Amino acid sequence: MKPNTKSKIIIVDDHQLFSQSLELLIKSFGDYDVIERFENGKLFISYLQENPDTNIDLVLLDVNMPVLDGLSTMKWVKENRPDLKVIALSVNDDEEIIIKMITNGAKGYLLKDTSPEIFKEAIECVIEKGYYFTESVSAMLVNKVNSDNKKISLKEKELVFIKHACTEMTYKEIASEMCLSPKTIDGYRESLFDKLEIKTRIGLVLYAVKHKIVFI
Amino acid sequence: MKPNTKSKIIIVDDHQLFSQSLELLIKSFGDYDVIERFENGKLFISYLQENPDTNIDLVLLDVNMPVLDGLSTMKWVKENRPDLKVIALSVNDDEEIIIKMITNGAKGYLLKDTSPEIFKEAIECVIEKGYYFTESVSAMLVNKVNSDNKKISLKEKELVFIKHACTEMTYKEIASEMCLSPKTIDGYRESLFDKLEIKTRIGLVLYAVKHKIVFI
DNA sequence: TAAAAAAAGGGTGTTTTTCCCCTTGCGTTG
DNA sequence: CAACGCAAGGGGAAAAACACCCTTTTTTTA
Repeated sequence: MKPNTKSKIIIVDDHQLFSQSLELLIKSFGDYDVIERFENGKLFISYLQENPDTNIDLVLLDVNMPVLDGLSTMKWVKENRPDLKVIALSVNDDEEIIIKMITNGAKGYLLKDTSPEIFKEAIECVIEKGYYFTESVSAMLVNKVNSDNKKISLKEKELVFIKHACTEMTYKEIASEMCLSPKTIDGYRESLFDKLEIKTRIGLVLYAVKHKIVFI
Repeated sequence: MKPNTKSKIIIVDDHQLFSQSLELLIKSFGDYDVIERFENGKLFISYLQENPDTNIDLVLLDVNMPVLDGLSTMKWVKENRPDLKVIALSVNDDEEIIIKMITNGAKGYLLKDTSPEIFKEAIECVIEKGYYFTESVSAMLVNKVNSDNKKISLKEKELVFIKHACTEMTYKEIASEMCLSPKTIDGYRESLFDKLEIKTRIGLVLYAVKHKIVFI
């Protein structure tokens, strides 16, 4: 790090209390400047597009945001600004999303209950070495890479069908809603029951809720 | 406020980054001191029990915490320290929980995406006037008080039945599981369909998930 | 471009769900 | 005491869900 230049950090988080407070905390470390704060991914991306040449040492990106969430933002960054170093911040330790953020280029993943000391260490580490992963996140990564190749991928039509199945409509009504023959719907149903290892529409609803295909 | 005494504030929040950062923000306002911070309700209550005579002007209480959550903590405070002024902090605006926090004595309810200006205003207001509610929260209160007297109360057996209905068991299997005749189960089903204004078992599952009768 | 795979649809039959109307027994309450 | 409510159980039938096996058409891909 050059002696007279503080590292430039950007915060993207919709919780203003957190975001503004965090800025104070970061500044209190002494070595860093928070040059911008944004309330969602969309505003952040707009800024990047309008200021492509600004030097940015680190981005702190919240995962759960309105308008454009952390994951979508991360995907954009991976496509358009892979040079940016991003640490994902989140309150939840949902494996799924952690894996996704990291495979989309996040250089670190911190929970918001991290202590300021670890936080400082993570910032330093990412800026200097390019990455920072806690043991638990590393373990998770190894675990996932080894076992989880059986990711069930559902097609768009199947997802639409599942959403409809999570209502009180009958299959016949769903068919008419989706402009398909009831027989086709029956085919979707059958293949999904098979794929998801379920036996009833109830099982389908439970699956959909658990995997956040529908929101209740 | 006495000229030489800053108001004493306690923060209860499991997110250390947030909590420590928030302390900096509050101190930056100038009029307040954060005298303690706790990671969950249990630690906070222990402190109150061991230091019953400490002067506390305001408590900032996170709703979502491990060990002992905001609501349980609020209930304890209502019982044991109703003199304390508490502002609830949360990321979500779930009506249910807002109402519950307020009916348990919270003097304010702020979302974490509140701006620091509003936040400061809320702190001042609660310390001086004893309460602070945003328009949306007030509207919610009025709305709830007026309409929501038709709270559907379910009996124990019905709850057990609903839980079983949220599996792939058939009604016949549920009946045998609950040691009841299938016809009795059919009675439960029918009366619930009636009470909950639903038409299918799918509707029952959705209701159960929405109202947290089952956890997925 | 031919083979393979997937999407859409069909036929038929079984099981489950849903609905309506009924009986019995037991406790509460007017 | 009679009336009422209600939990438990029941019959029977229509509708919906589920299962299995099949054909045709389109899309992929080797």
